[in-house]
Parts: sequence; structure tokens; C-alpha cells
Amino acid sequence: MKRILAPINAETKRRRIAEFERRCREAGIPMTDQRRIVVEAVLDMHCHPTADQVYASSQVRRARISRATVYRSLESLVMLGVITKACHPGDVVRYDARLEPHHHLVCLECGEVVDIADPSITMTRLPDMSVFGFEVRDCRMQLRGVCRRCRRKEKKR
Amino acid sequence: MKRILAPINAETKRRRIAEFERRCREAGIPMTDQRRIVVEAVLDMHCHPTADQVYASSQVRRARISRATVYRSLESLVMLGVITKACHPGDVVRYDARLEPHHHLVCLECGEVVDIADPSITMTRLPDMSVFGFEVRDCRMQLRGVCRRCRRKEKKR
DNA sequence: GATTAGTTGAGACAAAATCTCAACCGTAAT
DNA sequence: ATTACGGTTGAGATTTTGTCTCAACTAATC
Repeated sequence: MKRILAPINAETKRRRIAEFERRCREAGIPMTDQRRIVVEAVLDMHCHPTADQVYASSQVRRARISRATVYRSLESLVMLGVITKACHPGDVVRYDARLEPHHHLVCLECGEVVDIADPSITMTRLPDMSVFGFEVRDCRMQLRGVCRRCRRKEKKR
Repeated sequence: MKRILAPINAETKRRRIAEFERRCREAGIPMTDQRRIVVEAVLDMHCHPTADQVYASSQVRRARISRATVYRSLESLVMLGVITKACHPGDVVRYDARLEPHHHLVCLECGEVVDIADPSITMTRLPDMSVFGFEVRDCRMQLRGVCRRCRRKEKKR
């Protein structure tokens, strides 16, 4: 059963930040204010922010964190597996705070990206690229097309 | 049955160029030498070239085609549906001359992208994002992991 | 509190992509 | 074949996106 994923709630956010701190300790990476603020910002911004959008977020602006640090923090978050990177044609790199297996509906008109779950296509159903000596660590599906709003606009024309 | 896709052969290349010319005429887009050379270059370069690699290709260099024109031509090829754009995290935009439904095995170590066919996941099996008012036009799967060569290197360490 | 190794900020730098505009060229009508 | 027109091209400036450098700073550990 396919479904659109709900936004990340406060409880989940707390858990994710704690998880981040744990992974930092495990990896021997110092936990700085800057990194903490960047994680919070990403989790607060529902829906795939770009690095620049994170940089422009109120939290990050208020703390006067530099652009370089935002890029570096985001990269370390990816390294630690706290967030993932997503990239769709014609768009810049975006960060995705969602970790559970999910896929992206990308609108070719307006660029909007919607998270969907489709348990029928997950890691468990994609075991065997080992035929090619390839070890699959992640599977993402891009469904590209036109969203409801843009279809309505097209019809009017 | 999953399989790695074979390179585009000469016969297919001819057909694809003819197809491109037909679509240009239909869309009322003038057929220039530059565009013709760019299509040929892309079809000759097996495996997902970047705009810059196309710009650097022998055909394009020989014809002294400008960088701007290469970018513009590639974009018009995408518009006409002659090639597609692909983008994987941590990498620049790449162009994909393959039109048949297929997916990408992306190596997280070396960045190599391999085309694979998996008929069990195609348009025909993905009908129903219409629940969300979304009209699916294309479906791409990214399988990210580590390729055989990089796994061997990792083991040695 | 001292030590150490990793982090930060500011701005320079690099890479990727787009824009500008005058000159040019394909196309189709004549 | 000629002409008129609109789209295309090239060169280089510009913008956008991301990385690098290095001195000053700070988290973590003892």
C-alpha cells in the first residue's frame, strides 16, 4: 500500500538528535554547537532543503554560522548516516532528513518532491545485484511526472 | 531477470539520429550542424557523459562548438525526449542516451554508473500514483552501493 | 587546567551552469 | 534563387554552487 509520508514530529526530532549525538561520540567526532544547530535546522525544515536553504534558515542565521560550516556539517551528517543526500535532474543537491526506506515523486513542472512509502519495493525485495559483484546499500526510486496542481494548470490552458 | 545493458550499436545510433531529426521538424526546431554533432557525440560516448565531457569530445572540439551551445543543445535534446538527464548525489548532472526503461547501479566509492534492466520494475508495474493526482511519466531506480572493483580494494586494506 | 586534535569563519577560489547580445543561419514563403 | 524572419550561435561576463586555506578557537580527554 503506497502512502505519502507524514512530516517528522517533535518526538521523532528529539530521538534523531540524540541519535546524532550518540553517533558523533562513537565516531570520535566532537559535538559542536554549530553541528547541533544544523541538525536541528534540517529536521525542522520539512521537505528536502538545499544547503543554501539550511544556511538561510533562522536558526543558522541567528547563530551566525558560516556557509562553509553548513556545507561541512551537512556532509558529516551524511557520513554518519543521520541524513541522506538526494539529487534530481535540473535541481541542486538536497538533503533528506528521512531515513526510513522511501521514494520520491518529483514533479517535472514545479520541482516539488513528495516522499512516498512503497513497501513492495524495498531493500528486502532487492537482494541480488551480487550477480554483478555489486553490494547494494541503498535503493531509491525516482518517479518523475506531473503533480496534481500542475496538471490542473495544464488543463486550464 | 536482471541484466547489464549492452552499449548502443551503430544501427541504433543511426535510428536515434533520424528520430532526433524527425522530432526537431515536428517541434519546428531548426536542425543545425551543432545540434547534430552534439547528438552524435552523446550517442558515441557510451555511459552517461557530463556536459563538460561532451564539450571536450573530439567531434565537438573539432567543430569548435561553444560551451553555451553544448549546454543548450543537450537541454533541447532532453526537451525533445531524445536523451534524459540523470543526477546522483555527489556528482554533476549527467546525460543518458538510453531511452528504454532501466535503472542505475551507482558506486558510492568510485562514482561509476552501470545501466541495468529489471523488467520486474517498470512503468507497467507502477501505475498508481494517480491516488495522489500524480501522473507518472518516468521511473528510475538508483541502487547505491559498492561495485566489485571497489569491494576488492576495500578487502585488501 | 593543560594538551591535542579536530572545527570554525572569512574570504579567496574553483567548478558548473546560465545569461547577454550582436552576428549568423535554417526555414519557408515568395 | 532571393528574401525575411525567428531561432541559434559564440565569446565572455555573470551567477550559482561548492570547496579550500589558514589562523584562531573549542570539545574531549586526562
